[in-house]
Amino acid sequence: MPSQKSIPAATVAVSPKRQRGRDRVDAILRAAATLFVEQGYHAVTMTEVAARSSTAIGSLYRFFPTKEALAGALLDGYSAHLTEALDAIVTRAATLSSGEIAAALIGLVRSLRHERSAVLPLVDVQKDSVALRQALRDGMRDRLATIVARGSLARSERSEPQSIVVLHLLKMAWALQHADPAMQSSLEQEVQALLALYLEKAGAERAASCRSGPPVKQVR
Amino acid sequence: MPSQKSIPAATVAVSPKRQRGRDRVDAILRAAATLFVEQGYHAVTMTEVAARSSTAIGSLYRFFPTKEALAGALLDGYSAHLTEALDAIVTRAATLSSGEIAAALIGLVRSLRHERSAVLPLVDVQKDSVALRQALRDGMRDRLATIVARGSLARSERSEPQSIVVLHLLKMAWALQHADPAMQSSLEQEVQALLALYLEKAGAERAASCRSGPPVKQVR
Amino acid sequence: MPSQKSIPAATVAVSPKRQRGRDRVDAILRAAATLFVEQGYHAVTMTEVAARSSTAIGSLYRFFPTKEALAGALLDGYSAHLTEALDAIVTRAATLSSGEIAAALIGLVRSLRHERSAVLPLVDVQKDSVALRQALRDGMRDRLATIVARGSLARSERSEPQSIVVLHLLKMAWALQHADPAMQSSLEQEVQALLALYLEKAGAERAASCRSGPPVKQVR
Amino acid sequence: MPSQKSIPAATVAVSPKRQRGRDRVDAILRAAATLFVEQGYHAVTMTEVAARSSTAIGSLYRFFPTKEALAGALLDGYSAHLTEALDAIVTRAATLSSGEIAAALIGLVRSLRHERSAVLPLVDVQKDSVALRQALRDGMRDRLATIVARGSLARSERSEPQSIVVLHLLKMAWALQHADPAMQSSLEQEVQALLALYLEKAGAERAASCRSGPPVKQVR
DNA sequence: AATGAATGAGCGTTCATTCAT
DNA sequence: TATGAATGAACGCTCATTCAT
Repeated sequence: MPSQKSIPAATVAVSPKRQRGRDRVDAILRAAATLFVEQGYHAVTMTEVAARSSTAIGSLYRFFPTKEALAGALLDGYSAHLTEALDAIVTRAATLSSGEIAAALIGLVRSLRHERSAVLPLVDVQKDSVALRQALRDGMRDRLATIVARGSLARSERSEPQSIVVLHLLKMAWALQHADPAMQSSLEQEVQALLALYLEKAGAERAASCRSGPPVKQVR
Repeated sequence: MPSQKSIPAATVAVSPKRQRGRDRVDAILRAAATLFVEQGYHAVTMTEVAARSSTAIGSLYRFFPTKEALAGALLDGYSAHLTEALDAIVTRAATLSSGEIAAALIGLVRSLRHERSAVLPLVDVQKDSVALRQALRDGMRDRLATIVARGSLARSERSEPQSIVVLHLLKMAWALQHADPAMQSSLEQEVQALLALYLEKAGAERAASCRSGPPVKQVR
Repeated sequence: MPSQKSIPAATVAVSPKRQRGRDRVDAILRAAATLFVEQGYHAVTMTEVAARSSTAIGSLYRFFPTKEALAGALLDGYSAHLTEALDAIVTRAATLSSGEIAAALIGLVRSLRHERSAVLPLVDVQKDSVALRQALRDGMRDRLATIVARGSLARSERSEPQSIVVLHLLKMAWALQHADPAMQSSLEQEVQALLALYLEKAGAERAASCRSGPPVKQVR
Repeated sequence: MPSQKSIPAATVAVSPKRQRGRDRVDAILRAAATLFVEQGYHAVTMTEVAARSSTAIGSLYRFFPTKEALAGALLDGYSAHLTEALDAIVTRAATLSSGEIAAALIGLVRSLRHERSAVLPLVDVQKDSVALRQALRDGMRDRLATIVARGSLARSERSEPQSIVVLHLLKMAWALQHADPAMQSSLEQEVQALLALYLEKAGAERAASCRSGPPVKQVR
């Protein structure tokens, strides 16, 4: 499993120790997510977030010292979800066929689609958005590389380009949310098939190159 | 696809009548593009744009009566470039091989890459961003359909899904700007090859279906 | 006749909940009234009002979400004063002689003279100034009609024109503030005498018409 | 005839010597009057006035160096009309009955009603609005005093209060434009009758006091 | 700790006025 | 002289953030 390096987009001013505080933070994050989706980051005011989550503005600022921090927390949440889901696939990668992996990845795309489109624009408002974006991408690519390698941490020289291709195929799948709803699911299936095909091919290449290289756990 | 800014908002928006004015407008647009890329639409102030282009704020507002209009003008420029470049390919489509078309399209992607990433986010701040996005997409898809059909305006029932696939392949190529610069050009070539392959297949299908009337599902 | 400011415009307009807030609102209204008299509505800036009342501009906008709302609050205050004073006369109307009523009305004119001249021009800047002006006029005319009828709510068909005449006599009295101060009080007395005379005559007509049913044109 | 002291509210920057210039100035004043009535002084922009009168903004400023000067010119025009009309009555005053004078004055009110309501608010935007208002009032009162005195320039000690009363009666007549249109003309007649009555009484008083004073031309 | 009144820098925009052509 | 492009001070208003209660 890849290094669990966290990507803190923001620090919560006070981590609530009691249950009440945790509920409050959740309510705030839910309200913020809804509002950001509905109106966009800049159109939403902190006062609005406070009102929607039935929180006093002062309390809101106790938990999230700036508006940017609030956006950052949302990003952290998304990043955690994505990482967790990806890691779940990573741990099972050795036991899955290419088709099953493709299905799992496309399923993940589908399940995080809404959260992603809601939260990803918030990257742009972060202090060091470029680095954050990089970190997000790297985190995904690392895990995808392991998945492509069927759970082996050993990287061949083909790992990186392969994981990039997979990443782009997933992006394509993500982009399908903008497609004509009538065609969406069939297009999704087509992408999934393409992904399965690619993983199969990558697996075959890997098997060939490993016969004379380092030993690799090879599940079929 | 709108090519001229529509209705003046509050103050009359004039189009420059003398050379001086035209230079000024150019300077403003250049400054705005730079700043929008650097900081994002909302973080940029009109005062900043005016200063960067050595324009009095009042003069800025003479040409662009709102901040949104300024963004709109940038979008119009991009839209015009894209349309023009695409049309150039359209007119030559009948005489080009699949590989040449793929090369032309990928070249277009490369040439408009920076402008696109600078300008496309501005869609979201436009009054009717949804319709505008739609219009932009439709404009591209229409032209891609003609290109896929090798310049023939006649559309088969396969035209639409095919043009969508091509569109997504181009989006993939566009997305490569975020890739590791070291690999970028090789990745680009790979996408180009994929595109060529797809166009070839689409062309073959088209030829077959034209010979025997209704299109036949023709796999492999 | 509106007595509470209606709908908050953009920012929420709060009514002050603590004593401090109430003091602040008073200070703002006093400052605004002074400035509006001195310079006229349009020449006064919100920043000026804030400075004169030692209020931060943001706090000013907390209580009065637009400049128009500030003017409206002043108008509401005047309207409330006027209504209250008029109603006080209405309740005593049955027990007063024509001369006493005239004295009361002229006294009212004198006491509200300054407030009126300060505040009445603000009608013109209100959203629906026509309707507001109408409402103000109607409110006065209604009460004057009752006063003319000596407290009886029953209106004869002469009530309306009579109350209009009384209204205009009061306007005349109001206009005396522009007269040479040396003559002002004697002119005031003359108007008061005229008013008393008119009320007496109206009362007589009324008495006559009530005795014999339908009103009779009764010229002496 | 009273002293012809002019009340210059504004100075025209350049008095146009040629016919063309005079036409231009007229067009500007007409446009300004229309716009000021339609939207109020502050809502009208100089650019708008220029456009409506088909004048270049630069030329507009050649004739009227400030916006205030433009308003002042309109006021001067009204003041001239009023003075002229009043003087016409003054010259005929000796030959008219009280009823005829009343009719003439009420007619004047009616004829200048619209111009007056359009132009009078512009007093408030003048640099020294208080003095201007005073001057306007004095000009009228002077002439009314002469009219009340039936054309004699000799003033009795009653002239001033009498002319003030007449002035206020005219103001009342002016105010009738806001009255219910259905009643307007009958109310107007009533005011006219009242005015005639008052003039008659004033004439009688005057005649009595003059029997032992300076000789006065006494008509009717 | 919790509250929400208070703060003020800074925004997009306007328009009377100037001045180069 | 006539034109209209250029100017910039100043406006009404917002809202992230602070701090007294």
